[in-house]
Amino acid sequence: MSDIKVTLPDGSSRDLKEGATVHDLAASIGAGLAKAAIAGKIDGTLVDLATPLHDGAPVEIITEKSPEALEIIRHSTSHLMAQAVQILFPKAKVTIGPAIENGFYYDFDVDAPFGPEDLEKIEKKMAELAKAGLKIERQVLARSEAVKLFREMGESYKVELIEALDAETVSLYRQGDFVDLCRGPHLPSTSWCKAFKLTSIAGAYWRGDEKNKMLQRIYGTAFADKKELEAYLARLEEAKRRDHRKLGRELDLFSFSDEVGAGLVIWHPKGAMLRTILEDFERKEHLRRGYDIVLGPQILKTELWQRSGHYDNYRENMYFTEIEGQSYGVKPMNCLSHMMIYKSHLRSYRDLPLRFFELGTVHRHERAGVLHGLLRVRGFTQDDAHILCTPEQLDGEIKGVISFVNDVMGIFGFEYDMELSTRPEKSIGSDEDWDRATSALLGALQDSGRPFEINEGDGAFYGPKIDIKLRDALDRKWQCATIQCDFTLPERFELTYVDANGEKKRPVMVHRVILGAIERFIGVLIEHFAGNFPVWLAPVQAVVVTVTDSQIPYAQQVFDELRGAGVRIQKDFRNEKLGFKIREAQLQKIPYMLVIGDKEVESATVTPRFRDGSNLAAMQPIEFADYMANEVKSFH
RNA sequence: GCCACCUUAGCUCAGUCGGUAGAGCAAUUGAUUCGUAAUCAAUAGGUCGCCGGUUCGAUUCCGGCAGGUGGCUCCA
Repeated sequence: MSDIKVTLPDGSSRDLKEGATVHDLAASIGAGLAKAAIAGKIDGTLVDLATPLHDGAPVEIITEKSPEALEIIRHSTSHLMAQAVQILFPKAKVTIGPAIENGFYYDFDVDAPFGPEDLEKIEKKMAELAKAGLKIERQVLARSEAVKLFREMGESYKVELIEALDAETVSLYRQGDFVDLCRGPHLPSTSWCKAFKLTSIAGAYWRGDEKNKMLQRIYGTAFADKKELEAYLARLEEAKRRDHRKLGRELDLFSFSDEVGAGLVIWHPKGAMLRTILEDFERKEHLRRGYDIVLGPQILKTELWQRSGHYDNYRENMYFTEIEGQSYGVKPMNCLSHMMIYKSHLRSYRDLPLRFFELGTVHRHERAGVLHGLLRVRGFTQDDAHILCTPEQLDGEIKGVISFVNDVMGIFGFEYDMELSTRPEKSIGSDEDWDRATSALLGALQDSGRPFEINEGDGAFYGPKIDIKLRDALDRKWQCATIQCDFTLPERFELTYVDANGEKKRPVMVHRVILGAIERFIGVLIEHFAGNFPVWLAPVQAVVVTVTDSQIPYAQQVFDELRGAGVRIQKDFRNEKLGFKIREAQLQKIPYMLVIGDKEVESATVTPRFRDGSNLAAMQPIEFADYMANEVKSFH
């Protein structure tokens, strides 16, 4: 029997007997490694520990510490959960159960939905099975054999999955009496599932299609050890403290009311202030980039929505009303007024590009189940603009918007993901226009030099788009900025410009938002800063705090002076101890507290205390006003 | 819209195996005038989300609706 030679990541090589597995290799290196090994990587592909090696292969041993380990652990834990579920609920049919970003899930078809008490039972059973240390073994079957096997077991979803595959053979994994169709790799034994927790139950459509049966999904998470699991659960708790819905109430920024209606935000003074600051910022940033501010009405005649295609493609998301026998639609988008503005004049190529900007409030009938704090609402204001340009100007305009987005996100300190969404099934316009628009966006993305993903079929009904997504405290992605190309609406509204030869040409339209919806952006912003807004955004920048009643006259003078100097300031002259007032200002996350005691009265100064507990030196109120103005300026 | 769960005072939450409810904080009043994260006391505050049903009696059990939470689908 001949020997084989394999290469390790450090460049060294090992001689092994033919047929030797990854585990044998680990054992040949050392007993400790053999014990720690959970999988391997041959030729860059993850494999089971029991996989035989071939001559000349580069091999890597995967232990719990390897970056790849977590996914394997989670995937195997999802199988462990499926096994537990089938023991406890023999009628449950298994479907799919992958590892995901923060854990794993498994979808089951069961007679009765799971309840929270079922999770406990399942978790307990999983612990038993893990303790039993069942060997997890891979088996390769011909496709027809596998279909037969799963059909006999009554696992119709697995049969459907296998039939959809075009491979000759499929792999199965067995642990005890449990068998699952799976590519793997998996842990060598269930005893490696040491730290897991089932987190929630949810309904999920088979294959993600609303028309299919709703399955029961159980989410869970797993880690290499209990400590990491606990650290993760602690992080989740921390994220809950940053939740914008909680902070929105605590900081008195906004509220919702079931008497007003779901998904409709009520902005309290501080929230409205924050919003106003953002809106002022936006106007300034747009004006200096050559945008014109415009405004359109909230409702427009239904005929106009029919002409634009919204009525056919977006009606279910719109609100309609009737006035004097005329049907009107409440605007879900701002583009129509902007097009009417364009049409109000004969346009020359010399006028283009035209960039119409509107902080446009729109209403969309979002389905009840999708509403989520400020991040998904039914009435919201977009920092919306429509750029009308010649086809030649399109690339430059798109690039301009991408750099606009990049500048603004930098000011807030946001990381973001970019995605290109292509033509959906329900859409209008010619293939040719879609291709042109898509390649324009793609080119701009490639030029930006930033990584991006492609979402096939995820575009708007009128054109492809670039989506820019931010993450909330729980790492969920939310679309904020978007750049959408549109050849169709200019066509439908017969927009034209006169070119250099005196001929009428069709302009191209770009729909774009930078922050997206102000509501959503503020939601993400609150979580990003955990409510600790930088001075330029803080709705209240400072609070004047007296030590005792005797300082009130001077403190009032300070308050008046600073408010006059443009500082967003509050006063707390209550008859409470200083510690109490500091604590409240701290909980309100107000950046500066101006403590006024006898010392300050005497020297006509204020002593600013920053919310991190540090103190600035005593200074005159006017000096503090300058200091604040500088701090605001330094942000943008 | 679909699945599961939740809704008790302004907030956070107890509680009643069916006999109309309690705490802490907040609020109000009084005392205290106290220099960097909670001064003390008293008072007030609830159709137990809404509408029906079962019952002698429902906040509690059942149904519907509304609102919310986590997902699915859909989207800024």
